[in-house]
Amino acid sequence: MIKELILEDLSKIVEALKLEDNNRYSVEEPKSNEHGDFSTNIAMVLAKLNKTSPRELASKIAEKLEKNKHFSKVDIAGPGFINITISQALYQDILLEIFIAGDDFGTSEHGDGKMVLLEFVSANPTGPLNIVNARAASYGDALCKIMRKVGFKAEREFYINDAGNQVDILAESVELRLRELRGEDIGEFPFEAYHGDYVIELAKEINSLEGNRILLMPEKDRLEKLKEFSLQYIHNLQKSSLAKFDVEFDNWVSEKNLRKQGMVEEVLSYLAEAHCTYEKDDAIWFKSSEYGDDKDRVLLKADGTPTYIVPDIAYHLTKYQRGFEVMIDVLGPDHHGYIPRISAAIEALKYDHSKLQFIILQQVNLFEQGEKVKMSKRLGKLVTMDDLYRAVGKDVSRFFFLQRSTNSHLNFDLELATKESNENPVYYCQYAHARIHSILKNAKKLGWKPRKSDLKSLKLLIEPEEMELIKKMTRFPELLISIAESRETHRLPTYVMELAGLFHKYYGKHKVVDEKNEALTRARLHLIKIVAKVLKLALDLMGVSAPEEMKQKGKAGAKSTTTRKKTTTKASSTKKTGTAKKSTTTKKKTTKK
RNA sequence: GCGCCAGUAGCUCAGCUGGAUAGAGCAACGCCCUUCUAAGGCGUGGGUCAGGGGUUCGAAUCCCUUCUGGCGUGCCA
Repeated sequence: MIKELILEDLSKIVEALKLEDNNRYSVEEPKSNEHGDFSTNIAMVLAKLNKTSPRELASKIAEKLEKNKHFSKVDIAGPGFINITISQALYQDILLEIFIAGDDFGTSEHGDGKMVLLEFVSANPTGPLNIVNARAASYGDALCKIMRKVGFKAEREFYINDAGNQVDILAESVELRLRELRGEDIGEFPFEAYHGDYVIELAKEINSLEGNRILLMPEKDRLEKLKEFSLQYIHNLQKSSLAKFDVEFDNWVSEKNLRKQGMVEEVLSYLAEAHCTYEKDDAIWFKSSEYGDDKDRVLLKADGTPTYIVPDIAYHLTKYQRGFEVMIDVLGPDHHGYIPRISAAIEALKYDHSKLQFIILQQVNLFEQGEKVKMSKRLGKLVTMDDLYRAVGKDVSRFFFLQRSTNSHLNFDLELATKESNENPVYYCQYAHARIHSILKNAKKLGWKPRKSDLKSLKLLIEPEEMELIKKMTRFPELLISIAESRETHRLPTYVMELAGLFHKYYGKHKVVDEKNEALTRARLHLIKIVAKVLKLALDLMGVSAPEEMKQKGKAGAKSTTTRKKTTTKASSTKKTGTAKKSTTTKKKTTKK
């Protein structure tokens, strides 16, 4: 909001000074406070074009900028940066605006009601959701919330691959377990079958409900029945895992239904009409290499059944047919070979493939006792979303997943996450929120009630730490827009950490409630209340709760014992460890040199 | 072989469209609870931004190249 103001000023100045313009200058927030609140490189960018030196041009521009009453200081520094310090009055005004906006702070019309479809998780219905699915769920849900906040009409969708080969194998696996359960000798459990314990649980469930009724059916009916039952069971399982993470989907799309509706045949004939199929080795191929894929792909196998690509193409066509203008597929790392195939088909069918975007979430490496855990769904060796939930809970998991950028691998040490849950940055953020509410509660006890006239007292906020807080909050709306556009949700946790940090710092330095100075107290209470609001808005978007009070240390984590060092130990013991450690560190230093 | 992603502090990772002395959390060390929750604050130490070229006023960021790691490259999904 302030940036625009400065840019506006600059363009007026460029005009007034009759400068040649290439529109390549920008306004940024310098890292260091010594360089003001905002800085612009305009003089450096335009100097050459206007045949002058950067510093000379800077002084001309600065002179004009100084006339703006919102700027309290305009400096020239370094090679020609112009550093601008914003007046306290402007910050105070903005704080008031944020207060008035309330829950709508950060809400915008940026997306212009554009219809967006976010497809994520879409796990095979053959087992429980794993840790990568958990990452996808956290990411997709947060992105959806953020996009909605900035004016997109976004929907969350889960595509269920409930047809095809792997579902047959699931049914067969269940049947074997069921027979085993009923005392039959099934020999060695086949390698290709699903080995996870959930298959046994599933068989138990069937056994208790149906006994051996299903096993007595003719083979075709039997497998159909087992399939149906298993799919429903696992669907519910997955849904409940997602529910624990507070992730809900707007649409569940079934592959089986698409097939029933004849979409497979439709896609095949569309592609044939577009002259991009041919027959080879008894199979039907798609000339995907003509549309940017590495090689051609089989659509219909020699045995006459379609490969997975066909229903997938059909599914993506429905996205277009349903009128979405932006379609985002969130995929796992093992699926990036999938992108050119689907894009090729979309292009071949003359749809605008630029509307379809792919986000690849990189893998999650699990570490247990310092060793990487190999995950394999077939062998049932995988850490599930539920395991993660039990170990660290929803808030920590979601925060943790969102913190990383999508294309960076994520090393997740389960033990560490469990053991050190008290040390997790999520508590740092939540604590800031809880602390504020604690102060507010305390103030209430002292008889403070918000009054309309308080808003005038905001002028009393003049401390640098107060300005820092306001400044950080002003960035929130533009941040959300930028996240929605870049799909980089990891910038939100970073922001929350920063805002929480600024608050903690403020808390340490200034006392909010001062009974001797009522006006200032009222102003500060307002300030922190607004900070709490922004923290909560941001945490809500991430799906992380913003508690009003923190549970006592040691009770917060999954395990009751806290690893935090005992801060209460006084003099003697700390001194001892202190000196002991000191000697080791000095040793280290000397050996280093 | 080809394609995608990554390589930044001891560890896990940020670093927005190239910007001024490279940051956070954790770990280490030293201070700070007679003051609103110490799950906090202040301070110290810790870096050849994988290596090498290039582009320019200016590069962790852009281009080329080498090395290392992960993944993909099925008539599996």
